Amino acid sequence: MPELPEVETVRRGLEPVMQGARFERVETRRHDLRWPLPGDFAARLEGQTVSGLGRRAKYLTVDLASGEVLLMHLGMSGSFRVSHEGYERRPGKYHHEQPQHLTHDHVVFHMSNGAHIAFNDPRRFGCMKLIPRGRLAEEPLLRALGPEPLGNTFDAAMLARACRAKKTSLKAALLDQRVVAGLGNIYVCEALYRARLSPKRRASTVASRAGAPNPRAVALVQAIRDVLNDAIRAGGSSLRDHRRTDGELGLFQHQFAVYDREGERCPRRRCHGTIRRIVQAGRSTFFCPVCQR
DNA sequence: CCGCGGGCCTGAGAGC
DNA sequence: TGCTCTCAGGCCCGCG
Repeated sequence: MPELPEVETVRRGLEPVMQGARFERVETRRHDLRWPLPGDFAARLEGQTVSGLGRRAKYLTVDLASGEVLLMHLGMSGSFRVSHEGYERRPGKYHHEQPQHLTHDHVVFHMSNGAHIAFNDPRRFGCMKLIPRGRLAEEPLLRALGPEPLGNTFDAAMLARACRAKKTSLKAALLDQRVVAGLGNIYVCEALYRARLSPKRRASTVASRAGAPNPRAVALVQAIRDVLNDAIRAGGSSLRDHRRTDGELGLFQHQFAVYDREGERCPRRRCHGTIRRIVQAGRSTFFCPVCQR
């Protein structure tokens, strides 16, 4: 499910209910997420106070007063739901739902301020991990991540450098979290569309030549930033699983120009192209073959 | 080192 | 209604 805008939406939803609160009780209803939760997972959290919430690429970080960090990833289908009325009486995803929506609530945080925060993840590709703050830099899951696309260090020169030696397509390069961290299939397609660049183009063609800045890299960086900011403003994209922490839908799917729009007219003014779907590196790519070159 | 394909899981939707 | 098949916002790992 979630790419950077969805994870950031979740972070913003969790922050007001977690920051300053204490984990009173932690329920681990299933231990077999992407990696098994450690046996002492709940015990290490209980009693801890949350000093802040952060995000690195598609990872959420919960800073604990103890100096440990709770690192969480939503995988493909993970979501968090906050309730104040008590966990068991929390409404289901759909009105007709009986308490089976509990089936995929694998971890529940009962906070000292009365908030109940349930992590739901049908496909169990998500993960949670506790790491001492001092060892965050060497954490294997974070270690190889490239720059934050909305951060100050990410610019055309950096993107150009990261793509220089790449033999793959531009699409595959942007999905590579070492090049830039936080994009997934939707936002790569949308950013390439906005930058008018073909997903099939070799990644190395956005690299600089003879030290001169490459206008393609400049456009791409701007397109990436714009699409991510627009998506965050809309609360992310809700296709299947993504919800805001209050259960409301994200709305950015209504602004897709190409993603999941195979066969439709290209929305760009005066472009008469038709959106195509191709498969690259095993994933669907949507693009306009006329205006994306 | 790099790039690719498989695999991890469940559920939704299409087609028969 | 029900079965089978394909596909899905991600990412680790092993192979060549």
